[in-house]
Amino acid sequence: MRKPAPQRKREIVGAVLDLAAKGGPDRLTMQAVADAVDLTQPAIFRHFPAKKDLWGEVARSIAEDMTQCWQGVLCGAGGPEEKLAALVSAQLSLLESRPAILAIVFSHELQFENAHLRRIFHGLMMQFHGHLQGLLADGRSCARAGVDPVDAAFLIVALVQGLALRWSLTGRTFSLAG
Amino acid sequence: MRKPAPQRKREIVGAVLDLAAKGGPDRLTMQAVADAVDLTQPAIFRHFPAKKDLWGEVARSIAEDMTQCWQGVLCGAGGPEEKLAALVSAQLSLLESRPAILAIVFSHELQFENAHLRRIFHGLMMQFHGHLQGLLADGRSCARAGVDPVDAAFLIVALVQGLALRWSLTGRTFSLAG
DNA sequence: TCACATAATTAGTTAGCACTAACTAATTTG
DNA sequence: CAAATTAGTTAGTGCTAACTAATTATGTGA
Repeated sequence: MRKPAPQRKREIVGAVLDLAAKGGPDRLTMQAVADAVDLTQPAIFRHFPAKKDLWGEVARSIAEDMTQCWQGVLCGAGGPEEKLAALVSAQLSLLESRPAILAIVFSHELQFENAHLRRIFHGLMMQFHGHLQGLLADGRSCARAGVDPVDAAFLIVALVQGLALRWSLTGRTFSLAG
Repeated sequence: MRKPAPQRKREIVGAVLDLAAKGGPDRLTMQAVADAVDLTQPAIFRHFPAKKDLWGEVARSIAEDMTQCWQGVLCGAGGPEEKLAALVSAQLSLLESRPAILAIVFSHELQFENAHLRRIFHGLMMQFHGHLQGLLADGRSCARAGVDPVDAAFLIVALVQGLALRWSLTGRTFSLAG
């Protein structure tokens, strides 16, 4: 069935997110993507001139979701301490609801192949760290304990990521956000 | 040059550890391994009937290194608190000195393809957790703070892994153990 | 020194991958 | 309704991967 290009592009990106979560981003073939959206393989190349462009669009879409998720918390009500807890919790929920994100972070594509992808995700991590740091600096507990907000933020990031890694390694058998 | 099989096998496993750290485990080809040990590609198949067998041997070798590293700390002198710090520090040093380990943990091969590999590494993680938990239970600080040693151990594992992930994502630009 | 075991080679096969060229069918627009 | 645009197809290229069959070289023990 023939569809307008922008809609098709969204469908394809969605299929990639789905497939990346299921079978991993590295063995993801253009054929598999095509099958998922019921097209022939060369049709994908009409919408994305090369595979890396497809990855680029996927990364863009994830970055959008993430920053939106964070903004939702930061713009909400509550003091720094509550926001901090809410931010961490929101991040875990997001990672749990979009398994493709972690699969991509751990992927060969990101870790060794696609520098652009790596830059985007590293940037997202630093943004998350920045939000944490800001909230920690606003709050009182940090100053009271004499802890550097930068260090504390890195600690929290490491905790979140370590937890996420464990979740991934155990085959997502427990609830991340719970 | 013709060499006895056991020695060749060790050489090949060593080459895989080296190449996996450099270029990632997933794009690792039998040809690259063969080049690294100065053999033709089919010669590798004399020593390992299939690629997965090669991965199996690599995992075995890593597991051996790790448990030996832990035993060194646990059998040494010092109270539970000192041993705990030493264990974490030793683990970080090991991960830093053998970058292949993390590369394999994050690999598609492990995460999606090779269940045997995943089981071995998950088992190692649980062993590490067990050691931490034991030391925490022996020590006094935990009981004093009313924290469950199991939970505390999971926290430490997550921290170590999160730190390692960050180290990996940033291209190993800072010192893990430092 | 000669036969045997085995480490290694040469020369393939098969399969799957990203990507392209040429063409066709559907949709929009003047 | 005709012309232009655009979404899609069929067929194919070139490459690279794991793995195999047949053969050759090399070290060793009787």
